[in-house]
Amino acid sequence: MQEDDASEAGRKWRGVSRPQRDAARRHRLLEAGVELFGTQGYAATTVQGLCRQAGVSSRSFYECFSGREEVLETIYLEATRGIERRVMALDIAAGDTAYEIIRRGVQAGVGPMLEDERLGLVLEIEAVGVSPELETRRRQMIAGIARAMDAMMLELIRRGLVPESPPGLIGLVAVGGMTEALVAHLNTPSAVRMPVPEFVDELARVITRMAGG
Amino acid sequence: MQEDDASEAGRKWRGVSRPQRDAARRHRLLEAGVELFGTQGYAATTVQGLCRQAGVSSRSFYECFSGREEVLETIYLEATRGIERRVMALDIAAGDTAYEIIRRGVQAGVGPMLEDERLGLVLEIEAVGVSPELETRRRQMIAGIARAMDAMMLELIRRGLVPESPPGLIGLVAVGGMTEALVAHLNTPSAVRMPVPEFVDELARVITRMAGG
DNA sequence: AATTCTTGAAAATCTGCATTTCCAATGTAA
DNA sequence: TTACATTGGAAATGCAGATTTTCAAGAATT
Repeated sequence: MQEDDASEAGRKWRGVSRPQRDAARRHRLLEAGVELFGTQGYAATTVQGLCRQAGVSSRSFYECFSGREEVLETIYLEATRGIERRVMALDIAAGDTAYEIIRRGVQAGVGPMLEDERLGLVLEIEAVGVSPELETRRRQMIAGIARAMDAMMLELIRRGLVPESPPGLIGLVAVGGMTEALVAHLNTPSAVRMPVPEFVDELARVITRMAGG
Repeated sequence: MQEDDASEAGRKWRGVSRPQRDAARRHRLLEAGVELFGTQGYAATTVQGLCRQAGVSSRSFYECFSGREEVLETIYLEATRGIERRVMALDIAAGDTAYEIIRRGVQAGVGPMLEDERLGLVLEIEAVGVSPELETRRRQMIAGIARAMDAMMLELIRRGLVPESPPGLIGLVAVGGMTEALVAHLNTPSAVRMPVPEFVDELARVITRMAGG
């Protein structure tokens, strides 16, 4: 019983404080999650596998997460929030064409998953249908992105870059279409894959057409 | 040892022959799969649950299927093959507009899942990321439907119903977009859901626009 | 009626993994 | 150096569900 006084959590261990060590372990576990979920799949990944991959003991694991599922949820949430932020942060410079604007949006949306395909598979395949909770969040996230898309479309209309048209399902169809194309791309042997910039071009082209541009 | 002679499998039981009884059990198990996978989700469904729902003993279960996964695979395969058949069978009557043709295609593609939403959830959510095998089949199926879509687009171009355009990702984006919209639709409380025919109209409209019509 | 199928239900086993405990190694404070 | 904190790894435990086996009752054949 000597933890109540001074130093609190300030004592260092191998140079780093307790919260720093915790954060590092947590980070390694999340990275392990991306690696294993993204290669073996969620179903085939065990807690022990995550621990081995991350170099963390199962005891420490349960100090960070309540279980496998929470690791996946955390990965999903952090990654998609980052993507959402990037999409929201797009500044639609005046003077651009509809295609240019949409292409930047597409790049922001699928870019991170093209750069790290493990992440793409985790977010678009492994995270599907895992639990009602995650499913709810996924649905909210998709709806949010679809709304952002619709907003972008309205902005394009306002600027006269595309003709007026009833709102409807465009945002949703665009999001679903992008992810389907993305997954197909990731599942294509890299030898015969379309180059990434070209892929994004093509995707932007289809969506622009859908918007009426 | 008296099974080698006459009657073979011809002996009746409660009026039906062995193969008929087997088929009936199999059918009940598949129906139970649609019900439970579609309501509780695949992850939450056990073999015993399927047996109880179907009124089949676990012994008989293992005479029909190797396990839970095979039930899901079978449901997926049979349902999607049916849909694929319907899509392929569409006769593109001359004189129709691009929109009318596409609407029939959309109806064929998503109709069955709108009629039975459990089926929609099973095919589009629960079947995702379950196993590498099923994932492969899913991918093939999606690619097949995308190709059929692309073929339809080419046909529309040939008839001058839509302007010429490079092939590319349209089929894939259309398939992904439809399924995303479908899932969003199914997850909308039925009280505030758009009426089905209107939903299909809208979907067909978006896809027609994507095709350049 | 006697005998032999067939079957659903229940019970017994088996298995894999989650979760907890234990332990030895290593680092830190005094 | 001694006492203590922290941690990874191995071992112990517990459990939920899969798979197999057993059982009793109904149904068909003779």
